[in-house]
Amino acid sequence: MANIKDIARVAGVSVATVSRALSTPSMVRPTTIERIEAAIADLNYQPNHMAAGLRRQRSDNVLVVVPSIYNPFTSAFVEGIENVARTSRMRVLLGITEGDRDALNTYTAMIAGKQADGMILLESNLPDIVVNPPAKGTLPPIVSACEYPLDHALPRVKIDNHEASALVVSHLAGLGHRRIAAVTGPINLFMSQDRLAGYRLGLARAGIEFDAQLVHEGDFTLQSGYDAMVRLLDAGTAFTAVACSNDEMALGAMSALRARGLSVPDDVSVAGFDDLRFGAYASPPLTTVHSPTVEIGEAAMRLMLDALLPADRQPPAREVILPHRLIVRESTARVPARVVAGT
Amino acid sequence: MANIKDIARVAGVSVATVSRALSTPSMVRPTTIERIEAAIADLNYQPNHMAAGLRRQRSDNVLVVVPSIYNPFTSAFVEGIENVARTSRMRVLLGITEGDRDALNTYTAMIAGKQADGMILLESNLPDIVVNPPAKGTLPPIVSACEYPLDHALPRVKIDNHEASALVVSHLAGLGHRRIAAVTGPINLFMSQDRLAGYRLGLARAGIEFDAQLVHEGDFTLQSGYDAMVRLLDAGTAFTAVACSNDEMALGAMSALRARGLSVPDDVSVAGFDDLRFGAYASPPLTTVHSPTVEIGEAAMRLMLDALLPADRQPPAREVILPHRLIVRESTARVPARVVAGT
DNA sequence: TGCGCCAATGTAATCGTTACCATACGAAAG
DNA sequence: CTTTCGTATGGTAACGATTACATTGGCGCA
Repeated sequence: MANIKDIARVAGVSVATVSRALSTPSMVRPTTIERIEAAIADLNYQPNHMAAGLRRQRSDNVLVVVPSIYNPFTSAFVEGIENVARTSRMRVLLGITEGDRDALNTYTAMIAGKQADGMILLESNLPDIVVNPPAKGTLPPIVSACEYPLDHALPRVKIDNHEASALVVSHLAGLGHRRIAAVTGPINLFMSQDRLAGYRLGLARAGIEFDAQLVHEGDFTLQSGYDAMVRLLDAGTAFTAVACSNDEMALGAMSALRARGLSVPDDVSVAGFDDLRFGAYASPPLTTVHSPTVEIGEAAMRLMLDALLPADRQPPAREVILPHRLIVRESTARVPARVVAGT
Repeated sequence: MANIKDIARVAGVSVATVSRALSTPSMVRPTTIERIEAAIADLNYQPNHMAAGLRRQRSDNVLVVVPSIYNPFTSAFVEGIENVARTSRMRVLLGITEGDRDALNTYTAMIAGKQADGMILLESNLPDIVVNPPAKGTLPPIVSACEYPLDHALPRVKIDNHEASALVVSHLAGLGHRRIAAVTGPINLFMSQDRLAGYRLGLARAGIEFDAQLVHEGDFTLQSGYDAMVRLLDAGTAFTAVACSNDEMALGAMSALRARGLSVPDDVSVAGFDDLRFGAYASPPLTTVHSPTVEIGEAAMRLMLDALLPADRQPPAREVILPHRLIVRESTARVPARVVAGT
């Protein structure tokens, strides 16, 4: 493989000029650039990215850390990140933790090791270095795309989960429902807690008393939504609607209702959260809150680009909150005259 | 950030010994290793990956190129790749093409530029360098996880789309269906052609004549499945079953049938392909062919690791074919006594 | 003519490893 | 007692770019 020296020799200039022709062409005379470009084409030259990176102390990689990519929510998020990375000569390095804290810390170390310039987190945990920042030394560039109870100073992007959940409950209450169940995410996650709190807020606004018996925990998977609904039905407590903390669980819940011979929305109204494509084509199409997942990824990557700017013209760390909106489809309807479910 | 020289100084050894302690500890006396490790912990040392990479001419990155990650099939595939990459000190660099040929060639150039050691393709196109290999010079390590009509020599992994499609049709024919429609993927893709050929093979085996009017083209999205079904119904040709080339389109087709007031499977049987999680929780649960997507990714990454081995003990390029299996759920049933659809 | 300045280019240090080769030393073999 | 060998370690030249600093030549202006 040809290197910059070869190009310099063939073009009859110094390596410095070749480098400048490539990175700051305005400093090089046009005719010289032509000669250099001819040589590059001739020798099929491709700059060695690791050599450049070593010298510039930049890898141009951003590490994206997610629990798993195999799910529509995170993959939409990653797609958004890649969308803007691509237009900024940055590359996405994928890190999957499977929820493992150690893995997260290993990934964080990659920044110190110059494998990545920064890290975007879609994780429920924070790396140790953020939780217990070392006295001396500065934190690596990290953007958080999830919510944390901790009062950390990371730039972050999110939606207003609290209000969004309340909105769903208000919608159901507006349809006359009073017995509204909830299927939450893993309750150790702050995001789950936030959505649950939003559910309670929605109930309070509608003057409905909270009933802990109507709240069941899932883990954001289809199966867990199915299981939660089965538990809900078996518990025998009456309910006419259920607000699920994501679409996957809502789809799972609908599947369980169908298996029990109950109709959505005639017997039970079901609402989700996230607005996955699959929800729109479900039977019946799922009422949900649209979460701009791709845009969240895009915003996160933009925050990362900001954080990577030279310190002197770096904007202050920001929190970006993207708008959500309720999408009413056919899985929610007026409360049935006769309560069938869970009696 | 401390470097290897600092460690050497603090531990009272040479940089060479530090390097050896890290990469080939068997060559270093245990007591020396201890001193070095103490220094590493002391100074919070993290080897600079770009410097090492520059020297070793290895980035330890594998570039995974997909049209889009925002879909369950590719994200499962990528998850599989990451699974084995993680256990081999390799990292996944994500490349999204959005179907753009130029983008694909740009990604290929990253290998020459040492940003990645090799490339795994889940693409319908091949990069120019594979289609027209340069006379001199060797091809970069590329693994293909799709099928190409070209007789290229890339190591590849796939399933037997031909037989798998035939299997679906045989299943439908076994239920008494004779008027079996097909919704295909973009027909310019070889994989789509292969699945269509399998459909024809299945018909032939059942002694059913092929009817071009029953074949409609989609693009693997939910919406395209919906649209294809609408076209099928509007065309007025009678049919009692439809074999879709992937689950997304099958789910879209079911949605369209439902919108027209038709029942699955009472009026029309619907079968998919891929076995997405969502299919199992659809209403009704979708009959499909299980494609071991995560495993395809894992196998692809293993082939990549082989291809990255030093030339002397490198196994010959292989083709891996993973097993598929039919999963019968409730979206397919015996042919109805009276044909309702498309009349 | 002489001075200063700017544009274009060259020289060489530097980034942090790895790996080749050399060396030192003790043990085993002759 | 010398030679040979093996183990542990040290010295240092790459790897291939970027960039601070130096150099050159030409031009405008007093």
